[in-house]
Amino acid sequence: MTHNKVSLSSENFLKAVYRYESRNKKGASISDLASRLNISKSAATDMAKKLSTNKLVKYEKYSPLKLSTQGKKQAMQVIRKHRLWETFLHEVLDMDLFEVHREAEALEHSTSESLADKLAAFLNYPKFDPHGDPIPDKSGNLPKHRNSVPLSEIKTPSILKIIRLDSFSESFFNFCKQNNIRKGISFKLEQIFPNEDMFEIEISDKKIVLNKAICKQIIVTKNS
Amino acid sequence: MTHNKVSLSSENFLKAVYRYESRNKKGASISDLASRLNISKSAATDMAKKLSTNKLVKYEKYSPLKLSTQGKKQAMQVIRKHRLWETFLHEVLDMDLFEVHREAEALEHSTSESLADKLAAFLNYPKFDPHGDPIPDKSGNLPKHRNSVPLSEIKTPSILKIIRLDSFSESFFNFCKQNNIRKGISFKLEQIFPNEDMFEIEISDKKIVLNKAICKQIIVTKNS
DNA sequence: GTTAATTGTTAAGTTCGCTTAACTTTTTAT
DNA sequence: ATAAAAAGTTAAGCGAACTTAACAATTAAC
Repeated sequence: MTHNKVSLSSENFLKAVYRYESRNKKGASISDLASRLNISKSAATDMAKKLSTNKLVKYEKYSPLKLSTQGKKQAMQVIRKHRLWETFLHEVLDMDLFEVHREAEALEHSTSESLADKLAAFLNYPKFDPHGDPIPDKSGNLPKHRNSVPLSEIKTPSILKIIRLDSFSESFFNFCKQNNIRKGISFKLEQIFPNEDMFEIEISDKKIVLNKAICKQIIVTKNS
Repeated sequence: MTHNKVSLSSENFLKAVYRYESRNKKGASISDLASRLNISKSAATDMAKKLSTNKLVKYEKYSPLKLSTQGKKQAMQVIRKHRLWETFLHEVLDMDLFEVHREAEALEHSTSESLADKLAAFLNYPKFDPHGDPIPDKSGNLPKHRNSVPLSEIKTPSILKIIRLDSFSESFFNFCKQNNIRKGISFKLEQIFPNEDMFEIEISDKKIVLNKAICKQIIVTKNS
């Protein structure tokens, strides 16, 4: 069992590499990582070298980083802990959506595998966190992906269901709360104004015209 | 609001100072702190100086350390988080008593005040953790102390109630589990063998003879 | 009340995770 | 194709939290 204990900085680095690698199969660039983690590019290079000697990432000078098998395992475990905590904080402690991310960001690094398992059991093995992101299981596998897209991508009026609110902005969540825009609820997309980049919806018997910035953060699915 | 964020090492140091100071009004010696925290005496001296310039402890060369008002406040908050997590882990996640300490030791440093408050509310504002230790409230005040002593201190046969199991030994907790020795249960102290330092009890209709080492770890109260 | 043991301090050095500055390689724009 | 911009690397250095080693102050033992 090669479970070398990995530091907080390393865990965050691995998570970030995972994030970029899963969006861009080439891998994660040093600049992306540095700006995401709020560290200098040289610090990112150093960390890449260090994790490379620990066999957690594959690093070659001047080319994008990728996770090794071990590195991916570690990243998935941290993501699992993060999303389990978010679920707990929101569903059990009733914490606001915009707060749970920050809290989970801290807790994820102080959570043993055994605690994560017990938490998962208590929450009844949730498959998605309150933002709608998939929660890896004990062995790091993600649940089947839901067919979800940002509202901004929808081209024709239809009935849609909110899968997830993808934002870290407190004011966005406040706006959603006030208008009953929340995970799980269904609504009708009435009209699209392609030139103005606006979307008219009817939700809880209220019509709202949303701008595109807002719509990008509302992730929906078509089949009720 | 002087809530300067304090590092993990500093938090643990403050907790340790509190521990010694509350047992020994003189304060905490450098050696005690060093051995409790598993660091060298020089590291303890350095930390004492650092926290002294931060006004969290009162430090003078060659004399025992004491907490400042601010330092005590900080220590109580960490202890509060620790004991809330222990309560949660044991009562909600059903984690074994010998495990909860280690897990709480990590979580306590990754817990905001706001999360601690929500956790306390969810647990219905518990006054004592699963070991029986008092949980400070939001403002750092401890609940009224129960009139509890180690079983080893009892001098005459009587009916006693277990308040707390004070140990970090897994085998001790296993022994207790096997014999139904647990927090909240009442039992009869049948006989004391002062020369042999042994105590005979009847618990759940079974007679058990305990040695002093075990009895020191079983904290009881006289009034039912 | 010496002296030996314990306790505490200081100094010098290490590792980790960063920084800034100077430089090199790669990419992009024209 | 080349020059400018962007991205990446290297080197030197810093603060936090440690270490070991040498030494000084306090306490305890006889």
